[in-house]
Amino acid sequence: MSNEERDAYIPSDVEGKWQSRWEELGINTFTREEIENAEDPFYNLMMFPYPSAEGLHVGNIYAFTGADVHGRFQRMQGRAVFEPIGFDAFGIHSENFALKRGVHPMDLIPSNIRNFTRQLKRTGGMFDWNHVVDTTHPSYYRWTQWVFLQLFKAGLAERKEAPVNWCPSCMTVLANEQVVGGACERCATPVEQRRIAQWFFKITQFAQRLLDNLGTLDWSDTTRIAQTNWIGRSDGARLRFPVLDAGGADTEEMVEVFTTRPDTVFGASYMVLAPEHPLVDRVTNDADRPAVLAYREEAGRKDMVARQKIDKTKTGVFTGGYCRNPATGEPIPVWIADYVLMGYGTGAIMAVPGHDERDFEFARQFDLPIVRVVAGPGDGADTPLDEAYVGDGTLVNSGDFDGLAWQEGKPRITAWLGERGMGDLEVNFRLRDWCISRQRYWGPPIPVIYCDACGPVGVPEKDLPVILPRVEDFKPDDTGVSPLARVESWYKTSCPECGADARRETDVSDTFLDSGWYFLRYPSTDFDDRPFDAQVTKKWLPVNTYIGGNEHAVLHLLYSRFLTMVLHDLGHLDFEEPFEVFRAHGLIIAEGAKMSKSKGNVVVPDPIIEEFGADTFRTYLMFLGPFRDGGDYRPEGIQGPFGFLHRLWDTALTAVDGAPDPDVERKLHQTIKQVTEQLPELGYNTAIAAMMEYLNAVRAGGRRATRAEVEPLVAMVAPFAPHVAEELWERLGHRESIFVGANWPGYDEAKTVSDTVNIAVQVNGKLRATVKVAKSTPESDVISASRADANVARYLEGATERKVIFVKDRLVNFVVS
RNA sequence: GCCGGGGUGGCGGAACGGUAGACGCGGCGGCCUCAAAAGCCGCUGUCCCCUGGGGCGUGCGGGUUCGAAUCCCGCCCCCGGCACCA
Repeated sequence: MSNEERDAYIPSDVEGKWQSRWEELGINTFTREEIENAEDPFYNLMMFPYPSAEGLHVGNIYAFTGADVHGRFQRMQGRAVFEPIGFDAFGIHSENFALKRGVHPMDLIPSNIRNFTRQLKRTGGMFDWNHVVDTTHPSYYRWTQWVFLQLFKAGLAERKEAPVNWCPSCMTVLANEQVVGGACERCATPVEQRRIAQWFFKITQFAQRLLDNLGTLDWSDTTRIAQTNWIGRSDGARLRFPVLDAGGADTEEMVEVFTTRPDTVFGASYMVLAPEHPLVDRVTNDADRPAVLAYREEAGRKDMVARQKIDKTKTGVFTGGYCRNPATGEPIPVWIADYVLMGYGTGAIMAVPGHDERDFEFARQFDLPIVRVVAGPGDGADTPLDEAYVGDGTLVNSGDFDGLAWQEGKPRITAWLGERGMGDLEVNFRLRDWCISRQRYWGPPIPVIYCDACGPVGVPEKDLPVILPRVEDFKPDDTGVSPLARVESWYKTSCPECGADARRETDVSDTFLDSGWYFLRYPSTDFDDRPFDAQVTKKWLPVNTYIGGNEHAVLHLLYSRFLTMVLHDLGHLDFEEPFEVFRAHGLIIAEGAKMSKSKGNVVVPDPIIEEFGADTFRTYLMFLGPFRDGGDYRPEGIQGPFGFLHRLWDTALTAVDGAPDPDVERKLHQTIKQVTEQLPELGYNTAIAAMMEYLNAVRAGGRRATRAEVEPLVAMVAPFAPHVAEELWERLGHRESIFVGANWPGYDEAKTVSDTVNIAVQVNGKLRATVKVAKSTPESDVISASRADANVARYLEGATERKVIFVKDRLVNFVVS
């Protein structure tokens, strides 16, 4: 074998060598002692994957690499970086796959996890394989059940019969979030409504805190805004409208409405109740009852797709009943219509067609009176409305309140009604309680036992985990109960309190509960007698940096925050926000669309790693666009980073001793500065570009690099291309791994500055020349040097100079006419 | 409809209000090699005279400024999310 052959860069050799070396050295992994005693701990978290049968895809690797670069960068600055990985393996996705393929999930998941593990190791992430979490393992879901019990004991888990979204194809209840446009997000079947007794977590009690804390978090703005919108605070009032009897006299009964525009109450010309509203029966006139009942039944039958169609014409029926408008004193008719939702506010509205688009449309449809109570600029009190007016203006036709800006009228009118007990300011949230019940098989059984005498009783913590039994027939049916309800031997038990015959809860919990606390478990996987150790948790949490996709901006992140807040309040944690810093990365796009099986544009990573190596692949992924924005995956693009690593290899191995070239050295310090500043901001693409530019400068004119020039570059490349950096680091004479100790290069600010600068010379803002002068050359000298340029002189000749703009070390602009 | 994020060469993308197009892909021409891989050198927004220049150029239309991809106003288009939330 010749020298040349031996020195060729063969990625697979280098990567195989260092992956085994890292494993031998245990440099990625912590022992329990290291976890307990680490100095300068840094918890670097990324969103754990669902281990699909298809294996790791490019999107996963993109996300993990971006987070891994961050972790390796922190580590090279001397911090003890804990970078765990795990598998979010429960849930409908794997269950449906298992059903389709006829494999039991208990067999499927372990083999998927093995495959993922193999792939993850191949990509060169510095995962702590000593602290892996698998949500389907009893040693994990034991504690998921424990979390449930904490909420249960605290009264924050509640069983109630509630209308739920039912997917007739998946035969399961769906969370609101799993309903997309009224259809099941998995199978696109229109969702129906069913009433089933479910377990809910009372997240709505925390709505305001979840909202308030957002202001204290260092999170991507997009994510914070998404959560704010999801929580959906709206400030308004609860107003009461007395129900009138057949003779038109007030009864004791009130229809309560929530409105954000109490100032428009004088314009409320009718009311609408949701079809399911409990007062519908009371209000309905006998003559109108058949029509009302028919409408209500039809609304109940309609699937969510049909009901949510916004562009459909509004439907509704008159109940024959009336309420009294508490502001005007006038009777107004009460209708029912399915554009009013039982799930928001009070399930009833006062309709102000003059100033609400939906009410306007409805009023037009059914010929109901439209009253103007807000006058915009140029409007009179009775200027007719041909559409709802929702802009600014002053109140009209509103009694004593005429002339007020509507914003002022809002508290004033509410207070006025409040004097008579007819109104109070109220805040409403869009956030719903979290339904965690799933009538499925593949999840952790909810640890509750039903006893005829004692009611629902939590499984005693000492009896956890409630093991999910292996059941061969786990296919859901349309009974609406979990397949576990068919396993009598499993669900028959005795009451932990009175010992009587009892029955287990047969529903399992939502996957979001598994992922809602996994970050608490990672550092404590060494402890099997507690969910998370107090000391270890104190040391490592909250998480320093969490990097993940914005598709989880709302649900996963909100549920994690909620559970952390609850565990804090219950005394289990001393912090209430789990993630100090959250950064959302973008999406990898291929052929103009998000990668998906249905589009057929999924890129399988293994062959690419096979051909180019993980280092090149990682560097390419980080280079193809700003990490926060994602980018286009184009197979040809990988040549750039591939060539870069090859050139780096050649340059490092042919480096000579000697003093660095001054120009190169300046460029080096500039590059270190730039890269060091950009990595914390996840500016990976520009950091890589800067390193490429530096390497080009080092090699310019075919010169050989000195060690001092190339060694810092090897270190800077290490977070992106860890294997090749290790190899070169070793070949440059280092005994220890580049990831042991603080090997991130420093820079000297003074050495980043050049002693000459190029000044742009403009005439009337157009570039006419550049002149090279010493740094900090005084204004007058720069200007005379600029005039001396022939091209500039050409433009100045015969023109009248109005003024000269001078920007030190940057530009001169002659303003002439 | 509402909320985010965008529109810059053939392509991915760079640009504290100050030399638009860094870096890379692709393309063209050349070198090295038995050959391939890897590597190296030069050119590469566009149009016009071509020594050196000049015109035009960052979705469209206005504005502010000595100077605008960047700031302001009004539009158009694309992507993602939410969607009858009162």
